[in-house]
Amino acid sequence: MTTHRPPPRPYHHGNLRKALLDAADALLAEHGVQGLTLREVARAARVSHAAPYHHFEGLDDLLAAVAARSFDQLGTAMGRAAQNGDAHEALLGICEAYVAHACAHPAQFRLMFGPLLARQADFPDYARAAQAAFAQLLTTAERFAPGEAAALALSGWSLAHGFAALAIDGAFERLPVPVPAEAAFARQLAGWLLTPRAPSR
Amino acid sequence: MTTHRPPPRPYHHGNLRKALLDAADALLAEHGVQGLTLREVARAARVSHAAPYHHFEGLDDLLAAVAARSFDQLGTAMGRAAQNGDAHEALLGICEAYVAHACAHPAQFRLMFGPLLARQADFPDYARAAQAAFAQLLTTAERFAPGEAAALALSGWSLAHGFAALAIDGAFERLPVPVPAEAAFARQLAGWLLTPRAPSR
DNA sequence: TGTACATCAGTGAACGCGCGTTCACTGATGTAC
DNA sequence: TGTACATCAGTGAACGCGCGTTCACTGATGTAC
Repeated sequence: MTTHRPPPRPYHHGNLRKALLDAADALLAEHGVQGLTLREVARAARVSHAAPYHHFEGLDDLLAAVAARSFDQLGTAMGRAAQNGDAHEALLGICEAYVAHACAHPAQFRLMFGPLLARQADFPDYARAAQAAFAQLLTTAERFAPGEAAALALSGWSLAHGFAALAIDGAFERLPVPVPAEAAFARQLAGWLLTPRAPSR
Repeated sequence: MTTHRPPPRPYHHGNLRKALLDAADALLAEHGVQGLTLREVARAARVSHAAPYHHFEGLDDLLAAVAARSFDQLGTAMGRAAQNGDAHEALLGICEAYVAHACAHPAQFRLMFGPLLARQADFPDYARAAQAAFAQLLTTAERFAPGEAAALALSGWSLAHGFAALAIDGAFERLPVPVPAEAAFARQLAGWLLTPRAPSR
């Protein structure tokens, strides 16, 4: 008798919080950061637009939670890369993973590095996840060049970040020079940073 | 008698197009990209919100015009830097100018490298200005390392762009390592790219 | 030099839209006795 | 095992808002004669 409930109206959904985050991720991939509104997310999760307020304080809180999850994923990918080979190889791998992640999830990348960055104090989980990702890079840089790890980590981060941002935003599309496939090229650039050619002056 | 017109209602404003662009620039600096709406711009130019339609096709057209002007300014600054010293010094100067410009005009920078980049075909002036800026870098890279100018230009651009983007978005604010002043550090990073230390492995 | 008239560049009212958020509500669930 | 009741997690109507865009209009300007 209790079988065959026709449309299971999702009263007490089970885990609406996670469902909302998943829906937001999907929307992000499909419509970009601009298309990510609270009402759209609720709609995608097949729930009334007021329901998310039982799980998030508001739109910003939800966005921060999505971004935190994305940072966790990025940190995980970087951590995986950090364990391959020696410190040199690990650094190359981290840069490659960074760029690969950005290219695979461009909208998430834009959200992670959007206006939320300046409001880390308001969103502790997000701030923690962001810092954990950078820590992967810093730790590996310390293995490679203990004395100047900070500068190395910053330059590697800048290089990977800049390349990723330019690539996903389309800056390379009308260039008079060819730009190779993203991740492989990022590895080449990073290698350049670590074991460079002699200056030709 | 014709002196002392009390409030000069700006019928036939003179150069409303430029006034609108200037107003948009000011708004951008004050309220960021998000705050840049057609109505706000018209308001800041003390003109009805429908007036801009006599000078721009719509919001996107105005935004593209603002971004084009910003790219012109960036290109000019890069061009100035390209003329100082030999090719090595010129490259350092370009990177420094790039980062300095971004830090001085963060909102403009975000607009220039925002969603418009993917729509260059729709906004020829904007596309032209963007490509001219990159050309400064490419030309100078050719002076420095004729055989690999493209790769050098791309890596320098990535480095400067990534550093600038991370800096203005606040990514460095809660870092466990100190980050030096922007432009000087950008120069240091770029120098690293050109005449690097020996690998420590 | 005056005058009729076309054109230009403004105005302001109105349109529909989707948004974030609030609110009183209600159905489902879990717990105390 | 049943029942009363508190709590939780949904609903849907409503709020005000500012937006981009369109429209008929009108005041100012320039030009032909």
